[in-house]
Amino acid sequence: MRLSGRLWPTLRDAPADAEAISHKLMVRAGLVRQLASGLYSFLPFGLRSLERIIRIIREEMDRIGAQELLLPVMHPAEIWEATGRYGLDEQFRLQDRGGRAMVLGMTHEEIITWHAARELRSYRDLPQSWYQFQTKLRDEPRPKSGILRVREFIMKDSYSMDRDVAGLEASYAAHAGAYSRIFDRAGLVWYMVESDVGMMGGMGAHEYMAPSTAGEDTIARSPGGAYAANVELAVSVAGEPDFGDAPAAPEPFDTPGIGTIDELAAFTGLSPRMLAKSVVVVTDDGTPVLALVRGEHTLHEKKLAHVVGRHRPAQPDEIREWFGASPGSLGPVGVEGVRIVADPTIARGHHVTGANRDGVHLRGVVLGRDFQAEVADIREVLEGEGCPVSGEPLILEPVIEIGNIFKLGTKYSGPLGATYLDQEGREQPIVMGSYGIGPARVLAAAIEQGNDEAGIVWPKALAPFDVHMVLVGDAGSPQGEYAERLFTELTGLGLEVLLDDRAGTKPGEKFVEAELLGCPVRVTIGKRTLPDGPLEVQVRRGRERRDVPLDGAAAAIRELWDSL
RNA sequence: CGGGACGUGGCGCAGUCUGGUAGCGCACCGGCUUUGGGUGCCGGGGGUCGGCGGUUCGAAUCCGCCCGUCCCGACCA
Repeated sequence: MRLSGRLWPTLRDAPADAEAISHKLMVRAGLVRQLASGLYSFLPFGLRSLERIIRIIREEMDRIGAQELLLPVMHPAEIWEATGRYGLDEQFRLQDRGGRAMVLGMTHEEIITWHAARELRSYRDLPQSWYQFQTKLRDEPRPKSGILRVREFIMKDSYSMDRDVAGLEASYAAHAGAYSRIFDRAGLVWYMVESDVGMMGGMGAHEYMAPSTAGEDTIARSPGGAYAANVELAVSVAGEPDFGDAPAAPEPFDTPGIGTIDELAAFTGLSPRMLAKSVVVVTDDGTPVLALVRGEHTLHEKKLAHVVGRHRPAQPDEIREWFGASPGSLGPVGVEGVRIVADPTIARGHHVTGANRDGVHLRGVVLGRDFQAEVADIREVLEGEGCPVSGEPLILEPVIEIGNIFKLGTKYSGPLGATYLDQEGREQPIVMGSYGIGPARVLAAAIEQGNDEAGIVWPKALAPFDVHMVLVGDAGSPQGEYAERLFTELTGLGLEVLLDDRAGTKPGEKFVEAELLGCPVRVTIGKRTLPDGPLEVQVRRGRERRDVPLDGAAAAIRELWDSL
């Protein structure tokens, strides 16, 4: 492509409200523009990169035998009512002129299953995998970080339909293989981690995560790769303090004015590991719950929700009514009418807890002897705690979720009546899986992972162009004519080339903008180039010069590009 | 939804406290200059100061309401 006359608006300064590096660079490099909160337009060069990742995804989906189709963005509400997902907070809802309730699709499990229910009848029709690239709309409570969390975005979503769980496992594994090839080809650093099934429901799930400080999720992983999981469900081996012998019964002692774990640790001279933290919440049905974790730990709301369901923090007056004391002096001993959930770390040894009398704590409290509790993992993993598989110290790392895979089972096929007849003529529900990738998030993650002070450093596979030619000189000059020839030759060798042939743009500006855009290879043609060469070539990563002789220049550039 | 901040030409900002009719850099247009790292000089065009209402002789500036955008938290298929 010749640049003159094309839309490529670059910015010297990033918009003031851009925070994430990828956000700043995507706007500055003329890839995207914001229309409104969480709504971004892709400009031509941004679209080129988006199409490149989409192409990679499509190739790998086709390779595992998935079939591409395209489903509507707007759906009748009844289908969502059938699965109980109508009315979710993030769902855009509207009415057509006849007053019929419609929704804008947040995802397409319902619609795929609706079609599967009509088209798939026999075990001979299974398995199947269908996928699409389609816009999703979600009324996010808080769009952020440029393109990373938006209200409208394209997703590659695919769905597998199998006869049974064994078939689902095979489809799931096929997708996992495709995803690993996709993210490798995209040039990302990425992890596959165990993830929460969330509201998708089902039998198991993994997420694909690209490490980045701009990420909204955190994973725990062991350095050797033995284990990796979203902290929402990550487990760890917590260190054990030297408890010493527990007293025969809990011993009360005065702790005037002590309200926090830190204060209690300082006051008693004990490690926070010897202390139990009491957190009170109320479930949606009004049941008070006392959650116990060790002093150094933080309660993980999502993990607790798996045990007690949806809940909210208790109010101070509620706490006083149930415990007879204020936060800071609460504990599990002698409490009635309160559901008690303790982290496994509390089940070992003995701990200091509140005595449910202001200003008094108990030492030597033993679970099972002094109080009863449900034991469940409800704490956040701490960096450095032991990997549950290898025992190595766990690493906590912020990540961008770039894809996910879910074993849905019959969660959708059941309510929507997607069944088939097996070999014995019995009706069976189709066993499904669903698999997503956010192409734009892949781009943002690539930029988060590949940038320097000059701008974007694209992975080869995702750059808008393979080669960025900077012409210093007029179109009709010898340099201009040579640039045209080289452009044609490089294109003929299968490279996608941008020729900056703009008149009236200063060389310095062209160089700066080329580095901002970040294509893997830059070639400069100017007075120094002709007639003897060499041809100045810069590799964007590291901004390293790799000049090549004029003779055979195109082939040499192609070779250089291949070697990157 | 809770907390915080911001809104002045395309982008980045000053001016607001202390009211007097809008300014700077970049970008854009014209001329000259320059021609390998956002060139230099000269001359231009472009802004109902987010909106509505109020106070005032007079409002970007003070007051009220609303809208928008971002950040932290909550939430997040």
